[in-house]
Amino acid sequence: MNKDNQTDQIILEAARRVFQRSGYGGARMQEIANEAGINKASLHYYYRSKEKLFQTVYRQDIKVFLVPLVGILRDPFLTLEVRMRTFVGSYIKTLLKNPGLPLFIMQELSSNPGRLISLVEDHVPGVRSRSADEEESPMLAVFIGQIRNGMDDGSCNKVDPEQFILSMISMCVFPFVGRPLIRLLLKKGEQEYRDFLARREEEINEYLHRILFRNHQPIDGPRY
Amino acid sequence: MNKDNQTDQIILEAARRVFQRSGYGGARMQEIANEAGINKASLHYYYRSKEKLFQTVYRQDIKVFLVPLVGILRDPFLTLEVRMRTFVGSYIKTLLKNPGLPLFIMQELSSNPGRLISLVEDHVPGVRSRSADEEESPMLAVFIGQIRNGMDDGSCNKVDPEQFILSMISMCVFPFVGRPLIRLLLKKGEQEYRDFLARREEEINEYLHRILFRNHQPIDGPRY
DNA sequence: CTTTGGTTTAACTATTTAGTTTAAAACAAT
DNA sequence: ATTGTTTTAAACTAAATAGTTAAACCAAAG
Repeated sequence: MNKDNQTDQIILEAARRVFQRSGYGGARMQEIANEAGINKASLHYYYRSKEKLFQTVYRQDIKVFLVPLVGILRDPFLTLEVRMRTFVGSYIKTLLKNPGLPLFIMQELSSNPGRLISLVEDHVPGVRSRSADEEESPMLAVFIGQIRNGMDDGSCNKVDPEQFILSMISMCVFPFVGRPLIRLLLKKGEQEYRDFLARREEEINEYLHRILFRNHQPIDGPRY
Repeated sequence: MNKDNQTDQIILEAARRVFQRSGYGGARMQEIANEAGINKASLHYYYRSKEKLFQTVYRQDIKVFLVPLVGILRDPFLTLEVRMRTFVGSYIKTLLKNPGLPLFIMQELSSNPGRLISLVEDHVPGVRSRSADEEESPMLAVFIGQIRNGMDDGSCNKVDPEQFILSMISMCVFPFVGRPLIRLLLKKGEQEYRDFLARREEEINEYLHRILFRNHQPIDGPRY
């Protein structure tokens, strides 16, 4: 009986676009229906309510956004250098495919923390726990440990590990969050800005090396 | 006749909080009235419509957010090193006072670029112009020129100036945009995170020096 | 071809929300 | 006190929007 139906997927993608553009409060069910090319009643047929539809979308988006991030940050088998490279590379690529993701996630998390924190926790086990035997962010324990070791054995410059990690994340994510403003500032067209972001991966890696590694020799080459 | 009235200011601040929390679409006039401790009718007495109230708030916020940024970026009298220091210092301080600002601005800019680009341009003259005699972002021409000079005379390492400037902005702004998520990741309380951000200024300065200046010696000192 | 069950649609209802009206209270100046 | 103006509050209206219903549609099974 089941029509080989992608309708629910079409709806989900349409809803994602609209929610990302306008947020939960600003999104209209009618607009989502139009975007999906269906009737508004069908929307309620597939997803009981706006809230339900939103949660489905948001859950997926959190997963896409957070799972790779957290996975790489606390993978116990990566060296410090590879961890950084992998993080930057995988993150820029994820975000190039989903440019609207981070702003959307931050938006909703900020307007309704209570309702959504639990969703975050589903995908990032251990965010809440702060048990006595773990002195600090267990999420980042390995990463921070590697940086501390590097500072002790002289291979790393002095940094506050948390500030360093936050800087790494900032350099990757902010260009997407601040896209419209930065595009205005740099006077770049849509495609031009995409290229700019694609080139950004290696530039960030170079910066992070200059910050962290004592023996790193800044690359040379043709001036930009 | 005029009661020495702060009511319109109280309304404006209440509206700012609600708009920053929920965005234009998600904000409710009733909620703003409650937040200001007045009746909804008084809201319309002071500000004719939601749109009008929003524009007043948004205009001010863009000013607070952009004017110092742009001012420092293109001040013709600052040296490269002072420009960077001043930018980071003044920006972190501005944002500590208005933590919700950047997310709010990005949000609305993304959901309604057309309506707002013109507001941005009011405060940032020259954003639109791309005349033939200006080869690139005139907004950043001086800053970029200084970096190029530094690379030519050997005092600066090789960077893409635009990527470098974007990194500087990212490190300053993202910790505020991503606040809820980063707080979760670092497991910091509200006050703890504020302190963390206050310490961030000098850490960013150090990072930027390591990236850009050829002869910079990484500071030493007690491990974090 | 007709029954059956999921799917789609147009029209409808209920609720929320921006904005208005009106009248009373508060206030300032005389 | 008196008067005229500004401000406030409650109740109201109009519009927008989430959600429902019931009938039509359609594809597969009998």
